[in-house]
Amino acid sequence: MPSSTVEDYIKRLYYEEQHAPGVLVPMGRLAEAMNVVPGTVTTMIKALADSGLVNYEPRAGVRLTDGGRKLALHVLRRHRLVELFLVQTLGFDWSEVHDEAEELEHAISDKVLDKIDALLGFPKADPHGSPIPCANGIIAHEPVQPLSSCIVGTRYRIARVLDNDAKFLQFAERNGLIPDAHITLVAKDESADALIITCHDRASSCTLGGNAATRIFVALPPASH
Amino acid sequence: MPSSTVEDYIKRLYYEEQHAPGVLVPMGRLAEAMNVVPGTVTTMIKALADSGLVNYEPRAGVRLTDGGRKLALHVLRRHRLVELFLVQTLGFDWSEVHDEAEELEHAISDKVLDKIDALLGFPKADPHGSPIPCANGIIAHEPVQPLSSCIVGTRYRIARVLDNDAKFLQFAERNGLIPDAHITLVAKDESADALIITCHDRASSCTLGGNAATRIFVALPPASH
DNA sequence: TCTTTCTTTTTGACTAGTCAAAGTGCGTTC
DNA sequence: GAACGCACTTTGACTAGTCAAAAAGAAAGA
Repeated sequence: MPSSTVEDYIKRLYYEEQHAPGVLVPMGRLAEAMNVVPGTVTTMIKALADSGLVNYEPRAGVRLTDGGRKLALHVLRRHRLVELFLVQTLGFDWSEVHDEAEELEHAISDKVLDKIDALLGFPKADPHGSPIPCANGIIAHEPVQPLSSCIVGTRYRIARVLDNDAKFLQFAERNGLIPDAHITLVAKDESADALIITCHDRASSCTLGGNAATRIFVALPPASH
Repeated sequence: MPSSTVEDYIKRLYYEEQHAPGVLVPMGRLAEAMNVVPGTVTTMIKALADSGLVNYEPRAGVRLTDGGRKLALHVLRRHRLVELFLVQTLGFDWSEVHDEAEELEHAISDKVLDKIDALLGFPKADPHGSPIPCANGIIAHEPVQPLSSCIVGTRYRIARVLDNDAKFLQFAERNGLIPDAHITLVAKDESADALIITCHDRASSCTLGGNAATRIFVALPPASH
């Protein structure tokens, strides 16, 4: 059974690969993400390569193997089911659950996970809109784009809000920026690095910095035919 | 924050102290209980003594300090709340939850613990009848005796069934030997090391070996005035 | 091509936890 | 009171994970 350290590396690697598909993940990138010095990553990656979870190309970078990707999705499944469980069953706020899930995802057995899955009605997404991988490792990939790359005037549906910043999640919730909310990008001020968006459910608008806008992912709403 | 290894040693030490009050716990006893060699225990106990969790008397044994006892009760609180949660909320069988809780007790934050406590209605005991310590470290000590030391003919209430043997718990449940069940010790055959008991709720009786009888703790039923 | 710079790897060391095996203390027995 | 036996402690070694700092590649500039 992989240690929680191994699971964390693999999970991070999956994340990095998602955000830069097709290229090897450089060691420095991973070191920064994992908050360790580069030498530690080199050592660790060599061990992961030995256990068949990654392909390691010295001085070039690292890539998950199929086995590594499968493990990553399993960890992600635990993380996201736990997050939803904390919100739905235990009444946590969606801004609090990421850190809690970060611990619990390593301690939960498949048996407990299945029970939670059933209790929640086999959900498809976590509280932030991130898809929950199936037990067999299949994950839905909805075509989404960051709010920062959206077109002024178009109506969108919020698909996901990244979960790693509690303060931002609290702001988002206050302003109705939650998954499945419908919004329109009203204005985009490149020089001020600001976006103004309207939230249709509450007929209010709010202003977002460019950085915050990269944390919200939107999709086109279903065609109203 | 104490590691889960430290928590396991402290928890075990608490358990040993409960089963032999007033005397120092010998290192060999602890080594056997923790499934490590004696040398490992010596090393570990010295470290625990340095962090003020135990009093260590070389070649005599070890005893929890007040701080150690507080930690033990905190771990026990997590363990027992998790067990009850697994049974009550997730629908586990009471025979399965001990091993699951053994992992989860180290990963659960106080925040999650409080939510679980509230969800379950601030319960007083886990599914096996063991008292759940309060957050402030107070634990109810009901006067109980092992079934093995009971008097033939007297009516008792089952207070606790020890939780560490799944097979035995399944047997106990099948025979109605669960907390708050009322039973009478019908016969005691010392030479055969067997006890025959009647379970009042189901008007059936069953036979128990002497060893099994030490796993069931009973109290006198409330006076029927 | 040579040199500088940046990233990556290597090396040596450290903590937590563990074991195997040798060494030590202490009570019992003769 | 010397010797035995047992419990306990010490020592050296090992794994996992980490850091600091030195060494090595690779790429880019002069």
